[in-house]
Amino acid sequence: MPVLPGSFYQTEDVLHIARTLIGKTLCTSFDDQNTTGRIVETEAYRAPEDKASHAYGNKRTKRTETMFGPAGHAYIYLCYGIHHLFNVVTGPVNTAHAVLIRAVEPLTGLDVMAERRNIKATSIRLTAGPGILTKALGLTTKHNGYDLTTCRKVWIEDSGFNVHDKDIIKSPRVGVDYAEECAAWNWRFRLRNNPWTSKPH
DNA sequence: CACCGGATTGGCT
DNA sequence: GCCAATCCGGTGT
Repeated sequence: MPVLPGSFYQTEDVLHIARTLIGKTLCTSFDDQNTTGRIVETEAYRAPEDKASHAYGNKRTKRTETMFGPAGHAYIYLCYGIHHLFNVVTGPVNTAHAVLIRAVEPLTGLDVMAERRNIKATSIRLTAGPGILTKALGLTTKHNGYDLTTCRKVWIEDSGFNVHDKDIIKSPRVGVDYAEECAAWNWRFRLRNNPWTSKPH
């Protein structure tokens, strides 16, 4: 299955990219342990005008610098001191757009995921949330900045899984109440009737 | 250098 | 439904 190329991530329209990533396959390969999952939930973050973005107002800090870099690289940060959250950088260099991957449907390597999560491989909670999918796939902040278009450890594939527009649910993003008027924007995308999307449903 | 709080999760009431 | 966990980035002294 073809790896998504840089051109996929380079457009200015981060909302379209977040929508189009639904149905693609997120893959990791660490120490010969391979895991893949179908992306079923995303959120778009679009600096400078988006108050929910870490880069709101084009604020450049050590943490946000990755988002100002090339499209197709991973932006991974630690949330609540516990959870590693995985994003894909999009748009031109110096444009801090990103898509947060909020949930995947596990496809292969479920035994590896279960071991990393310390739960049963049959659990519906294996990868249904932004903090737990990274744990299942072995992603941490040490992979921040990885180039998803060339590196052999983390990448996204087009598996040919087609998603019709009527099967995309748009809603406000989760956990961004602090973002004032931006909190109401329908920048969360979910695959309808898929049990692996995160709460709240 | 001290303080504040978060793009979450899971356990307990 | 409520809340602790846990740490570091960001901010201001």
